[in-house]
Amino acid sequence: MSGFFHEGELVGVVTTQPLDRMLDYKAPEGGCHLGAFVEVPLGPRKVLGVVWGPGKGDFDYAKVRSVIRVLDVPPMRDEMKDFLTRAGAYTLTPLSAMVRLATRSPGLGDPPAMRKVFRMGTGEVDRMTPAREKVLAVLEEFGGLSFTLKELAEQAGVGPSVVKGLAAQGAVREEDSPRDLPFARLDPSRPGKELTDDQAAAVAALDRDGYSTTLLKGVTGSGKTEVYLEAVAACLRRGRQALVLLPEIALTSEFLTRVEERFGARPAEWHSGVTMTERRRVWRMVADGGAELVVGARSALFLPYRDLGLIVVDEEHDSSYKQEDGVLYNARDMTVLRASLCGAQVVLASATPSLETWANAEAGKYARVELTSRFGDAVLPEMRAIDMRREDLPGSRWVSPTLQREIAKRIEKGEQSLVFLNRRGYAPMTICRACGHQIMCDHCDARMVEHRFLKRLMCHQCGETKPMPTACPSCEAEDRLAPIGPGVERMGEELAELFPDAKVVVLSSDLYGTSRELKAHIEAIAEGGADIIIGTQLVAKGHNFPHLTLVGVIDADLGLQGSDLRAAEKTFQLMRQVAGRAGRAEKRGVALMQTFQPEHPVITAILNGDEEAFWRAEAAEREQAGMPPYGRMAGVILSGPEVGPVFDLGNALARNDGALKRVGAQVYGPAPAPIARIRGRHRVRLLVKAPKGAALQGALADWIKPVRLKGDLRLQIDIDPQSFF
DNA sequence: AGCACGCCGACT
DNA sequence: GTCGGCGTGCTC
Repeated sequence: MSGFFHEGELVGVVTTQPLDRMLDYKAPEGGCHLGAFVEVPLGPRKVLGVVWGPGKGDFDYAKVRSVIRVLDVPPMRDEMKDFLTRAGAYTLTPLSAMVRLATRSPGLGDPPAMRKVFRMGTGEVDRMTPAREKVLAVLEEFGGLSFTLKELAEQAGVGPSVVKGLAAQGAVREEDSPRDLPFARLDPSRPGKELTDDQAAAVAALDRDGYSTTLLKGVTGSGKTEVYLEAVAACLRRGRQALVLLPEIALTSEFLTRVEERFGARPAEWHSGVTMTERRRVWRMVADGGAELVVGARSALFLPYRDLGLIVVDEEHDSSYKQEDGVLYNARDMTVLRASLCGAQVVLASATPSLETWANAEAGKYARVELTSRFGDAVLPEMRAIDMRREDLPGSRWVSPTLQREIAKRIEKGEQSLVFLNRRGYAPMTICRACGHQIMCDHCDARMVEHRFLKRLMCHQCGETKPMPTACPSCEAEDRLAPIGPGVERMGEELAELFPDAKVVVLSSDLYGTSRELKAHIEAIAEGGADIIIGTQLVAKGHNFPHLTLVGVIDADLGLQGSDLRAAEKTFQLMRQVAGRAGRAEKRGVALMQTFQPEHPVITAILNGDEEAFWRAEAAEREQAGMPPYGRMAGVILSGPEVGPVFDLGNALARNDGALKRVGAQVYGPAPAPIARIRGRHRVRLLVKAPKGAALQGALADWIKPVRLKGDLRLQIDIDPQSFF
């Protein structure tokens, strides 16, 4: 296939508009390359598209219009087109939506932006002033460097008009320079941290080029980051680009610092918190090689890498890798796909891998590298259950006497305790004691959660808040609303009462405006700014607390109940991570789990540290049930403003399941979705279960093809859903 | 996604 | 009679 189209030749363009087919256009003046990013006319509008191949020629030639212009960015590479095509086919997402994912860069259509910079000029100054001298001194000091107006004025401690005055006389030269500058080179030859034998062995095992997937398994504190940074170093030495995916923006700044320590410069950063201009720079620099390493969220997988040689998925089990709105894809699986297409190595790092990854490693599909010893002298914490059936505790209290005694001991020794409860706010529900009314969100089928700190009720589904009422909205009884159940804020209250002289802090994402603020606060706390820390799952993710020697889990049973097959896995991962917070420095930690079912297999597996047994048991159970990864599943979410039509459509789909039967797949439902109403839309869910080898996507496509969505009904397919019920 | 076209209800 | 509701269909 030719890679270039001359002016007037027909090209097939995939636009970012939701049209599920290519449109023919004539190549513009000067022609265009296959893969070129182009602007094309579509009706009265101009839209962005990618030249996907030769035109089909099946459209009335007289009506074919011309490509308006080719954008000034490198064309999309074949491997990227391949990736988008296959990822779209896998997730049943139209190609246009995939192309939109790959063109999510501000100002893609703009010409390369220039900015004015200032450097030393040759002109004479008519009248020297102290301010002018300062500016010239700065330029003198930094030799040939050039500055933006703001930089130069700030550096010299003068106003911008001084610089402009000098420029007018030619004493300072003003010139245009590209705004999107390459990132500073990373130096892989700088010495890394000293590695333990274990880590060195892992680094050696990871030293390979080309496509492969490796599970890098190691408990918290075992030094996974050091190990995969060496894999990054090896990749950079080969002259290829590397990508590190992190599950949470809050973790990036700590990671960036570590990259800087290791390679002497900061990498490119890509996530929702990055400014428009910086995103633009990152996108373009990734495309032309001016960015060697990208650190970011799952969408960084869709950047236009020139030669991607390594993708690290840190905390690969984390559920935030599964996008749950818009295009539904699992970044971990898409990583493996992308890597296999561009010959890159994949490192899936986790202390508690997902069952899918564990099973793939067991089956030999993925290599497995294990880090066993913890870095430094710290050892894994001792883990014990507190049998809540034997604890004497009033109904509205949650810290058992046993846990209280342990916390008291820590305070005496000047050590920190962490109390973990995965529930934000003050109390998960608010009930009227007069009539029993529960306060619900007006737009979702979810309870409003009291946030005493904000003095409001909040829906954790849609984020809607309203002031805390004094009277029951149903029976209007005054002052009869009562908080039911614990949230972290309420735990803070209880612990402050129990330990009036201790410094108690609550760590919850909604208590902080920005991630920067949160991070600064966590650091202060970790350095000893608190005796008792109360936290949600936020604390389970990567933060270091050197003085922490006790972790108390308030409700280890939370998440065990319910019919979600994945609940056990999630509980296991979360508890394991939380326990990993204790004793990361030289002091041995203790983790105590309050539970009403200490004999539950998940709890015993966590306590015994026998994780392989846990995974084997989970795997056996899933295999028995034909559930992923031993069978295939897809969810179908139907939604609309009225329940009736949504259910009608669900029933119609369930009845007409011929296409699914043909591949041995079965439909369950329709049933109200886990959250039956979100933002005023009613949601109904169907589940499709198929044997492992079934051609599920094709069958699903045939199944939904006849559906005509009327009114405001929407249908979304979710391949490999996170929750099964 | 937009935007036009088109076919039915309540107004100047 | 017309203004405008949004259902349906098209965009190379």
